[in-house]
Parts: sequence; structure tokens; C-alpha cells
Amino acid sequence: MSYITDQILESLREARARKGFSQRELSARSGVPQSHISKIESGGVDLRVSSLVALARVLDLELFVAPKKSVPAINSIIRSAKGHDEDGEQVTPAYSLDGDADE
Amino acid sequence: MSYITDQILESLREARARKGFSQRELSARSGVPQSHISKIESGGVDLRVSSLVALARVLDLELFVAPKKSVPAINSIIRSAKGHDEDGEQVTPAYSLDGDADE
DNA sequence: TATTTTGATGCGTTAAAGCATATCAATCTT
DNA sequence: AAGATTGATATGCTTTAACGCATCAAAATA
Repeated sequence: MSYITDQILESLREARARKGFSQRELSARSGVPQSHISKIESGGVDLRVSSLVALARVLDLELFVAPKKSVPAINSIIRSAKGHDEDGEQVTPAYSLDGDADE
Repeated sequence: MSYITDQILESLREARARKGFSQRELSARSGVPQSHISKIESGGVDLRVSSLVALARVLDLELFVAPKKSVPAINSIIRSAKGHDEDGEQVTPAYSLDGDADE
């Protein structure tokens, strides 16, 4: 099935959707090829950490490790952060951007 | 230099040290070859998520993706969890175990 | 010293990364 | 309506680097 954690995969998919990015746009911003993003979101890829970090960064997410015992507390924080639609999620529309990738 | 996040790399090194595992022992428990662990901790490897998850699991760590804005709160949780030396970190000694890896 | 245990290195294999292209669904255009 | 065009995701293929094996040298132990 999927090599990647469900929590992570879900977060990636959901964050991209919330930002209204297409795979191509996320690709342009992160430097990760669109073809990869497709494979990654399909779940059948054991991606490398650098790819994950690159995607996360663009999606305003951060990757980290935490002690198992503090997982519940962390989850509740994440959950509550989700509810608060604090500031706009929708970023600058789409426009034609291309080519460039790396930060 | 290192592809992996400093936070993650540090956590891995520190967790292994705290448990008193050698690279070989961590290898036996996680299924990740010792040679990899060496390369990973040296920091010059862009490892795959599955490897990271396997290592984290054995070290009682969990891999996460969280919204950037909730990072400070999460860090404070992790910090406080560290202080509480709740139960023993030092696990069952060493012994010779091998083979097994995946969950 | 010999032995054991540690972390590092070399190298072949395999799958991710990256490129181009295909497919598919809407929306214009004639 | 058919055909073209645009924007989305998926698929094939080549290249590259992680993986995993064996092996190594150094440090600790007896």
C-alpha cells in the first residue's frame, strides 16, 4: 500500500487543496516535478525526505519528529490550529508561472 | 550539507544515545542496515521516508507534518516532554537479536 | 596480544527523481 | 455539433542516488 504515513499523506493532499494549488503549480513552487507529486499523492512511492520537506515548505507545513508520548498533545494542537481559519489560506491566484523551481 | 532537517537528525542521534543503542543494535531492531545508519547520522544522505519512520519507531519517536504556525506550541510540548524523565529510557540491555524488522 | 564491538567505506542492485509525453476533462471557437 | 485549446493528472523511460551487502580500521575489553 502506501509507504508514507497516512497522517503525512493526508496533510499534503489537504494542504495543497486548501491552497488551491494544482500539482503543476506546487511543482513550480517546490521544485518537485509534477510527475512525482502525482505518484506521491497516489501513495505508491517511498519518497525521500528532501522531497517531503520541499513540498511541506511550500504548503506551510513543517516536518519533524516527536516523542511518541507527546503525540496526543501535538495532535490536539494541530487539530485546533486547523479550525482557526485565521488568515487567508488562498494565496495569490494562479497566473502563469513556469520554469523556475528551486528556492 | 545535510539533506535532512537538523531537528530530525539531532533527534535521531540523541534518541539513539539516550537508549544506549549502538548503530548495529538499532539496525537489528529497525531493519535499517547499520551502514545506512552510519551514513544517515553523518548527514550526507537524503534518506527515504520509510527508513526514517523505521528508525523513529524503534526510538519511540514519531514523524509528523504540522502547520508552521503551530510549530512553536509543538516545540514547547516536546521540550517539556523531554524534561519529564518519566520512566526509564534505558531499555532492555543488548543481547543478540536479529532478523526481524518491519512491524 | 587476541577478541569483541564500535562506526565507516566500497560497490552492485534497485527504486526514486526527473524529463518528456500521454491522457482526460472542461471550456472556448468556428 | 466537431474541433481546437487550455488546464488538470497520469504514464514511460533514463538517470541518479539510496539501499543493503560485505568488509574495513579503530577503540574498547579481556
